[in-house]
Amino acid sequence: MDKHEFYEKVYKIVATIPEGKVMTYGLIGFILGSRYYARRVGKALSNAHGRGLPCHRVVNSKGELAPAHVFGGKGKQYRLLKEEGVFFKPNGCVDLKRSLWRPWEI
DNA sequence: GCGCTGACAAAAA
DNA sequence: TTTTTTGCCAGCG
Repeated sequence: MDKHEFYEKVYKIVATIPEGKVMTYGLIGFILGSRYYARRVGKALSNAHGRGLPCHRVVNSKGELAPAHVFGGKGKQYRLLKEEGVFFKPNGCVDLKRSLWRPWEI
């Protein structure tokens, strides 16, 4: 799989995440072939500025949000997700049990 | 070409 | 439970 192709697939998947749902880096990587692609997914998103992708709907495996500097604001990602109806745990992490999007389980 | 870093994650301790 | 180890690989200096 070419890296460009890989990136495009990442963008495509991210673009399909509905409001109020999130996906994890590892999950996206797994769909594309291996859980070890998780880091490349992160790179793809960091390179995806200006594409209009809902990259705030992608979180790590624990439900933690991306570091603040990525979106250029402390509670930026948190507020966006909250507005969309994503469930949060008291500790500020996404409640993956409720808000993780599993396309194959619909 | 080499070594380090990172929007990661599972397993081990 | 949290921390460490290990695996993977694209970018960058």
